[in-house]
Amino acid sequence: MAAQDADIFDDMRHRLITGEFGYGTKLRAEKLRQDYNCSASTVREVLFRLSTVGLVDFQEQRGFRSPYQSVERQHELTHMRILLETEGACLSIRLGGVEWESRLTAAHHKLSHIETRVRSSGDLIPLLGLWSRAEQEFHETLIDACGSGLLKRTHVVIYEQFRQQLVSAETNYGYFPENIREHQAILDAALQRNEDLMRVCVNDHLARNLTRPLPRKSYPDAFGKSSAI
Amino acid sequence: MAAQDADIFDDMRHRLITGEFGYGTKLRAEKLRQDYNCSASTVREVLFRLSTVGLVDFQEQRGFRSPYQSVERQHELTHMRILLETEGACLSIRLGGVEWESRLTAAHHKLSHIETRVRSSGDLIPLLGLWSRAEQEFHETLIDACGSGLLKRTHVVIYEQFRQQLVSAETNYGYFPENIREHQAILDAALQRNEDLMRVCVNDHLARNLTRPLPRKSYPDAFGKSSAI
DNA sequence: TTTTCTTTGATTTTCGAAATTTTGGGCGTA
DNA sequence: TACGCCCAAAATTTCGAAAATCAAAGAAAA
Repeated sequence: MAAQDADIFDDMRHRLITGEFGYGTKLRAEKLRQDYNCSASTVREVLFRLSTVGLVDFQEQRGFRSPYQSVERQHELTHMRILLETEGACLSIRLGGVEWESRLTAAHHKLSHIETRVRSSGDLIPLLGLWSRAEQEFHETLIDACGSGLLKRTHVVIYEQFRQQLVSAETNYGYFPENIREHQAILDAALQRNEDLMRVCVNDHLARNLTRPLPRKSYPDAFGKSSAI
Repeated sequence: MAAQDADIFDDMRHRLITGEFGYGTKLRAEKLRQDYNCSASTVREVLFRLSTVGLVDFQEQRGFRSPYQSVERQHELTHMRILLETEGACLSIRLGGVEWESRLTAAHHKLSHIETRVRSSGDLIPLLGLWSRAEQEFHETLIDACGSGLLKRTHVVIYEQFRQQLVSAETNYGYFPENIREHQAILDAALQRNEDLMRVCVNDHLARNLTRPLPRKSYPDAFGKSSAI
């Protein structure tokens, strides 16, 4: 029975990302110990490792919780995704070769196929898991040739927290036609190797998750102070 | 005897950041257990938490190590710092008020004071710890008004790993005059609320840690393919 | 000599219980 | 009723040892 710890870790991560636990729910060690038939320390260890990647909140002497959901958090995660994905995608354009292009095209094809099925059936729910993974694959491939493992790891961490925050499939489904168009636009920008266009596309695609706009750029006025805000 | 765990965590973090353990050194649980007079599980837990913030590498079944040093790693950390600090600083310019300006000025003053002392004594070593902390304080204040806790937390994580990688105080000292000038330039850009200038200043300040330039922007040529590389 | 297998010692992982700390309720007092 | 205090239950943290796994050295085979 190898790597029991790793199995529990993966399973817990899946349960957390799919939102099985409510937001802010306390993760009781005893309960999980029974779920996995292991000791309390093992559970504790796994939860620590999950807090490593932001999927679990840890507070000294008061245990572990599934993170709270808030507009702030969603906002910050989106902002970070925009920052990392635009940078990663532009670097990929600079550094990636035909091999990267082909992998991105493949990922888009798979995603596109699922999106078409969803649109024709009119129901996202049964394909939600499939679609979710395909979208993640597409976005990860987008930045895959950026040349920085650190950037990619950081992005995964943010992406999974982002995914965890999305509750209702319905909300998401409302934007499905836009989604399809935007993914296509991103692919096109990549194949055209147009960085400025890429920035715009990624921004447009992600900014939909913002309930209020990101702060606009300010320009110094006569006094050298900000004129915005 | 409250919060023993937290104390061990802080102490270990300090030891790691100051480079007490060599790069890639195995962190033996037994040794640390004796250092802190605690049990193996406590050590294990602390090491897990330190791997949370990238100060320790963890590999299943083969324990914990102080991270290896490599040009790649230094490069990636620098790149990430540039990305996060330029974004954070520009957002602070947009969102921060006079209160932020004054805190940044204060942090700069403290740092500047130490730097002057270093330059007049001609020896960085005795003030290294002090200077190190003052520089961190300055850089953290720079992005402090950015409005995103996530961005700030991510920055700390990157910054500490970056600090851990810097070995020789000598190498650093070679650039001391530049450092002083650059910190001043960053402060000026902040007070002028000039975002474009800020980007340039932060870039110049950090890019010195790169042994080779970051990939330059590519422009689509007639075939829509990259012309750089 | 080189390769592969096996044994042994060291390290990591897991366990269940004891010690510590927090949480929540009940009680008395203002 | 509101407030503070104390106690009991529940949860978290720490412990030391047992179980599982890995790594190095030596023996056997090619």
